[in-house]
Amino acid sequence: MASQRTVGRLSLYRQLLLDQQAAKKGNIYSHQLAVMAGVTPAQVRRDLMVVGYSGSPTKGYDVRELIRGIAKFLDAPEPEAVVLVGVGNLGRAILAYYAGRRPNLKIVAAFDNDPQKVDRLVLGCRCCSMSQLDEVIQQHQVKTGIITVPVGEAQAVADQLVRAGVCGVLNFAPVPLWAPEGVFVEHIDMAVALEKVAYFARQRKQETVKP
Amino acid sequence: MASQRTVGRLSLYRQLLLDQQAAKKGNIYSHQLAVMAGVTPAQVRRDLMVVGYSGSPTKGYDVRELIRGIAKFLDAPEPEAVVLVGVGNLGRAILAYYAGRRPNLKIVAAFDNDPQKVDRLVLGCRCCSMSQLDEVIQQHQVKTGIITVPVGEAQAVADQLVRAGVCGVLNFAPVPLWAPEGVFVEHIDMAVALEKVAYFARQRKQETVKP
DNA sequence: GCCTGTGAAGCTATTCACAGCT
DNA sequence: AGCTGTGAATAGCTTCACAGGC
Repeated sequence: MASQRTVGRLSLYRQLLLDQQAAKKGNIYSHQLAVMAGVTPAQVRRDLMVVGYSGSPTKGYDVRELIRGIAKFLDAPEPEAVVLVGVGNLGRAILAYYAGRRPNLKIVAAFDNDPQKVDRLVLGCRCCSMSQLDEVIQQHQVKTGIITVPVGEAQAVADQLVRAGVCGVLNFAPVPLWAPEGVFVEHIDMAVALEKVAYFARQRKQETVKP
Repeated sequence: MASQRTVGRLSLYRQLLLDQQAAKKGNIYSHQLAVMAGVTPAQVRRDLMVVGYSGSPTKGYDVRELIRGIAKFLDAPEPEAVVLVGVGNLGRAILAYYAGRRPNLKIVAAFDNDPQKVDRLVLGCRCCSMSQLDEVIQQHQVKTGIITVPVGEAQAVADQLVRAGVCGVLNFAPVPLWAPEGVFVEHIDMAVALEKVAYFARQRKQETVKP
């Protein structure tokens, strides 16, 4: 199985390749893709080893074929349904962000307890009450959930998702979640991210001041 | 200098410690902090080596002192100003998210080109026109910028930020940004994150089905 | 010549394991 | 007994460097 880093980069490569395809580029070299992705050419070639599609030394990679190869590796055979829980600012931002982006991964419903939101369409996505969560997950065989609820509710929501059958969670709440073995949790903590950037910005500034 | 991972975790530890402090906990052991953060105790102790505050074998770490130690390591001596560019859904989400969260890192202004938004208060943050960007950055000595503009504008915005003196960028646009040496760029790509989670969710599911 | 694919080397991050302390 | 701090070992990731191909 491929490493987490590799899978993330493959997803990025595909996006870049789709842009290139839209720009009518027919083939591409590892060093070109590397520049776009901000990595080394060796990294690109190493990552592509897992997808099992080989380029040619003369033409590099065929853009269309490489996209197809990555898709075969990354995507499920059938389109998958995803749910989002927590229709606050961040939830709405993510709905807007994903709307019609990846046909293979569709947010089929959003959940919130606010009666003002329930049973409305939010950015093209149906907003349901939390009580319908299990039903929707089972109906659509949902394996992946996005959590954008306030910090205090995040763990309970994660538990509910897992109980209903979800085995991948993308958590935006600023708290690490516990989940049983066999459930993959990705935590994106924006507060942490900002502090990290601020810290390294400061280091760089001092570095550049030195000489 | 500490590694990127370590800095990220220190930020997380601090948040968890602040929660513990609010719960009146006076001291804490590495294994307790480890459970909360979802890492190993050895990892916690190794990370804490860089902050230069030592716990005691009997009492573990003094919560208040450890928070102080991490702050001394992570934070600038004076509060720092941050700017956000792109007041769309995601920009608003982030403004809401950070509002009054970390007094040491304050988003002093948000920027957008939409005349509808300019000169208004968005979630307690002043929204300015892009033409004022340089002025605000110089006035507040801003070193860190958050980019939440659409993909097509992200690179131009990054260039403008860097030219004005920013040396740390937190990029939420779904495209890797180029920046000169000495500028730290953190890229959070939510589309990639979701595809990654979906991929590993699928693997886990298959794993658990096997035996 | 300049590309790909890949074994081997190098580097970074994490974990082990234990001395030292109370 | 059970903790911390840390050298040493391990695991994981990235880059080097080169054979093989056109």
